[in-house]
Formats: sequence, C-alpha cells, structure tokens
Amino acid sequence: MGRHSCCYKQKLRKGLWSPEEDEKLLSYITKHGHGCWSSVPKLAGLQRCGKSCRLRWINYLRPDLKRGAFSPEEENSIIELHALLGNRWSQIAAQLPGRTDNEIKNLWNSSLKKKLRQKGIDPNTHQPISELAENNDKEKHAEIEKNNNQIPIQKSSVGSNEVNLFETPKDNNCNYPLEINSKINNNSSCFISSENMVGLGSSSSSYLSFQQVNYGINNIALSSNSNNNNNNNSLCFIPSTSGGSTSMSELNSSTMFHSIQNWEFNNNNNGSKSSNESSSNNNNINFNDQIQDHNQVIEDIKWSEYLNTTPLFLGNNNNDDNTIQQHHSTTIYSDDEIKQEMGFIHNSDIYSSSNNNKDFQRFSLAFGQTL
DNA sequence: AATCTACCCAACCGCCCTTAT
DNA sequence: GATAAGGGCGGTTGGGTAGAT
Repeated sequence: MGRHSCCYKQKLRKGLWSPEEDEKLLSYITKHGHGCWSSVPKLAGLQRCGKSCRLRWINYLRPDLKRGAFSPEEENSIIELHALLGNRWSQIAAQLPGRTDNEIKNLWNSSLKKKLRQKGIDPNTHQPISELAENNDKEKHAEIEKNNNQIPIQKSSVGSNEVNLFETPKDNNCNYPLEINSKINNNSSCFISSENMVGLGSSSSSYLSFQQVNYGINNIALSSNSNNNNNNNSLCFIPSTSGGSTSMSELNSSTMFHSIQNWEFNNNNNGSKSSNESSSNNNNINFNDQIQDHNQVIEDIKWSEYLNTTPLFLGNNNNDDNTIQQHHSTTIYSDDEIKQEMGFIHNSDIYSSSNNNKDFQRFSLAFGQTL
C-alpha cells in the first residue's frame, strides 16, 4: 500500500514538535479522545499528519508515561525479554508499564547492546561471544541478526494448528541454503518462539515441528558435513534451569544441555501427532538409518520436499508424556560430551516461565561444539 | 575557543495487517 | 475479491549535545 495519503499533502509540518503544538494536541485528546487519528490534526488545529499526531501522543504526551532514566531492574527486564522475544519492541514495551517501544528500542540500540558486549554476551543471540566471533566477521553477525529478525513468509497448518513458516536463508553462491560452517564456528544460535510450536492438545504438551525449524534443520544437514572433520557438531538446545524463567544471559559455556539423539520423521497423514499416539508407530522412520554418509546426505536431501510433506517432531523423555518419550529419550551431556545425535525436543525441555504462557517460551537451538 | 566525534533520542519512513467499502 | 485507508510496528535518520582533542 505504501505511504499514507495524508503524507502526500502539502504544507504539513515535520520535525520536532513545538510546545504550542503539544498543547493543542494534548488539549484536544484530553477533551475528545483521539478517535480517528487522520482527523485529529484538523480538529486540533495542527499542520501535521494524523500519523505524526499519533506518534507524538503515544511516545511523549500520553499521561501514563513514566519518563526518566530506566532503572537497573527495567534494563534487566528488557534484556531478558529481548532474549525471549527478539526485536519485538512493542511486546517488550507491553511488559514495562509507562515505557514505549520507541524508548526501549533506543535504549537497546544505544546502551544495552553495548553493555552486553562488554560482558562478553552477543546481544543478538544472548550467547557468550566466542573468540572467533569476537575476531569479527561483521557479515556473519549481520546475517545472524537478519535471521533473528526473520518474519514468517506464510502461514501453514500442522494438524489443527496454524503455524508460521520461515524461509530458509539462501546463500547465492551456494546450492545449500546456508553456508553453515561459519555459524558453527561462531557457536551461534537460532531462536524460535513458542508461537511456532505445534500444540498437541494441551499447552504443556507441544512439539517443535520440522516446519518451524527448517532453518535449523538445514543447518544441521550442513553441519554434518564431515569436511568439518569434527564429530562434535550437534543440534543442541538449552534446557530450563530448575523452575522459573531462565535468562539467556545466565547461560554460559558450562551450561548443561541436551544433545539431540535421533532424527525421526512422523509420517502420519495429517501431520500432527496426538499425545496418546504411540511413537512405535510404524510410520516413524528412523532418520539415522537413512544416513550413510553425511556428505551424501547434503547432496541428496531435498529439504523442501520434507517441508511440504513431513513434519518432524522433536520430543523428549519428559515423564509427563509417557507415550512419545518412551522411545525417544534424550540425554543430558556436558558440553565436552556432545554427540552427533539427533532427536526430539519437547516444550517442557525448553526454558519457560510458565507452560501456559506461550508468549514467554522460546527455544534456543544452538549449533556448535560448545555454548 | 573551536572543531571533531560519538552518542542519544525524537521523529520519520516504509511496510504489513486489518477493516471498511 | 479488489481496493483504499487507518493503525501499528520495526528500522533508520538526522539534529542536538556532551565530551574529547
């Protein structure tokens, strides 16, 4: 659609607001409410577009704004929320009464990013910065940032659940979706919000499907490249600490994390898996059996076909789920014991403040030898 | 004192989503 | 269903300013 029609109108003021303009806008909205923003400037006697008035009200004139410097508690909240939500400033602002998304965004870009870097934490991934990453490769960081800011390219359904599909980043110089080795070496992470989880009947029993992690899945395929000559490349995920929410910044290289043990496809027709469905289902194909040579896999796998036809569910050995878990146990390894095995991830294994509060759950898929 | 630099932050831009027609 | 408009959001810009040289 492009620009608003009001923006084309001539003789509209731009730039900083004068006290007189503020007074006019404040007075008008206090008396009448804003109603339709496009009509506000005319009714309030302002030479501004409605959009500009709205922004001025929301970011500056609104009476419930807190103003002033952010407290350390607020800064910590923003850091934690950013680890959970990424650059979703409006959602972060919603958790901080009296603060605007613009204000938080500015704070993040001008101050918090720097503070995190000084602490050796990558502000994009909220992971410790490896030496290699620190030795810079701006392009890779830009790519990570871009990936973290990915937006869904389409909606799809898995079972009865609508999910977002993310486009796999493409490397123009390569047939593979992504040049992964750099990411491995960077120990970078891929974050996936719970909104992309596939609910399976209850909010506490959800599985991350292949479709939501196609970006990661492609990475894994490439990370299996034996050219790395490294058997430690794994897809890992960071488990919760005991109870409560876990700040990404609390996680460090000594963090225990689960290694992925088995690939497994669920080939049932509707793409969903009920919570009481036995995982000994013959439709399940052990992907390990298909992998003879990782290099060959890289050449042969047509991931897009799987994306279209085959949801992959990642599960765990959570005791609450006694059906699927029996056959897909995961094991906690220390970071020097990571094995090149793959498997399922269950949402109870991710850190979250509450199983019923999906907005605050987030997966962290990490690629590399250590975190 | 003058100039430069880095930083902050208010505001704008461009796009997306929703709603109305 | 197509189109237009409003509202919302995240990225970016550019003016102001504090601190350094």
